[in-house]
Amino acid sequence: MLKVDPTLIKDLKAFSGLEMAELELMLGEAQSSYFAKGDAFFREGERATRFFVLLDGYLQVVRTTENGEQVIMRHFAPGEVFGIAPALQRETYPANAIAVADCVALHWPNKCWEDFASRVPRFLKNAHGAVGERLNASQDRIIEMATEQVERRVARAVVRLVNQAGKKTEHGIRIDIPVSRQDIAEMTGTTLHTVSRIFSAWASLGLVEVGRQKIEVLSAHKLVTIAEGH
Amino acid sequence: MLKVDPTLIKDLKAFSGLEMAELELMLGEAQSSYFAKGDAFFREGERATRFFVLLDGYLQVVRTTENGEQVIMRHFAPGEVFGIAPALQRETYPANAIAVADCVALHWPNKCWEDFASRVPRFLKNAHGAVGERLNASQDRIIEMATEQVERRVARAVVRLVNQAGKKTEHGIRIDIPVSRQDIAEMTGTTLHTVSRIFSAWASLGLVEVGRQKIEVLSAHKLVTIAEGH
DNA sequence: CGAGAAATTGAAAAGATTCAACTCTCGTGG
DNA sequence: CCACGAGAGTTGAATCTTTTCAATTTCTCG
Repeated sequence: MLKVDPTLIKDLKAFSGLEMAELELMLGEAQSSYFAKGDAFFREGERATRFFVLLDGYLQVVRTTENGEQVIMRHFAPGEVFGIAPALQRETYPANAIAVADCVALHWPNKCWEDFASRVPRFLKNAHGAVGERLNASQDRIIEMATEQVERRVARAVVRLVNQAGKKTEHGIRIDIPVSRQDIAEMTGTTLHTVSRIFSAWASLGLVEVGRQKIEVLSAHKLVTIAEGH
Repeated sequence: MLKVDPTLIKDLKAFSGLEMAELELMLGEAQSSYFAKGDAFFREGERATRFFVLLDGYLQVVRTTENGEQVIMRHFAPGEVFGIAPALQRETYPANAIAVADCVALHWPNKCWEDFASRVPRFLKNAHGAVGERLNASQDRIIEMATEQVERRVARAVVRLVNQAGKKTEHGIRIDIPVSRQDIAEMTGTTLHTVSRIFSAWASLGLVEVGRQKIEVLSAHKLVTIAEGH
């Protein structure tokens, strides 16, 4: 349980447009927790009791099929709300939320949701906006899976990772979280073998530099060309 | 513009749990319109000005890719809200909504949304619940596309159609809207040829009876077996 | 009855997966 | 400090699924 100052969080997406007084009200009810890499914020099917805002770190939302395959649904960066079952009238969490880097998150018991509905309406609006974006992103991904072949899907996944977790380096942009071939496969609906082959091909074109759980993009432009197919 | 009686709509999903007075209030602000088969309720990217509840008929939500391919995102049956951009802080409609049978829908200008927030809160809750279900359905479909092969995806699509538009017949269940091989292909991310081959195979197993834009399921049980893989 | 849309089907080709063997990297513990 | 073992990655070959191309056929509506 850490102390959090309103000025530190006022620019986060989840809190955008909130008054200082509203932030303080929300912080007054909040708990903040540390989650080590690999920890679960919550698990699929678990009774939803709280909702979260990620302050620092990085997390994955993952669903598992009956036969044990994993599908990475999306990633969250600092500033995003997640686990907002009450916004959707849900009783349970729909997926596993796993820290892929050490994380700090604020969270509130669900009863605060109704509270904030009247006292911090802007927060709810932001959250509903986030839901809309996610629904849209899901649909984009369905279209992608339905119409694009694997190399392009992989390129898009890498572009998204670069946008969400890219750090400039000497020669390009490095993805600042450990991502394995298997992870990319679970993000794109393919196998780690196919991802490995694609990466090898890209590397020999000088497009990326890859290593153990490491991806560095040397030519973002060419990668986008593959992703978007111009 | 048709007159609509509150008792006719009180059992629809979108209005579940509403008081008679609330229904009357909503109907007072509503307009009802007829949409012929093939008409668009709204189009992708269009400025969102109103939200809808389908009273009768059947509609498809379709998105088109840059290179002209269509993907059928979902179908709506009577009783469902759609085009609820204000619930998601959206300015535009995210997709095309096309009547696949003659339809009647209620609709309201967006400004009513804020109104209903305070005066018919239950309606908003229902709508948010619907959004949650749709987000979930989208994610299920992503998983399906990522992990299942075509035959199973087609089987699932047919099962969904049966659930949403199935009519009992002498020997089985007929899908009560015209659905072409191409339509199934756009629902499952494959080609009409592959769908045709799958249907032919199923037909020769006595599982379905298919024809021009016609699907009749003779053994729902076996179809579910293919869909779920038990 | 004719025209056009919808559907079927074979054959070839492409794309991706599966299987299997092997290599590399990194952290740990002797 | 080095060796070793496990996890991560690579790559060839065979195989499988699905698509693509092309030629026909069937159906339905006007």
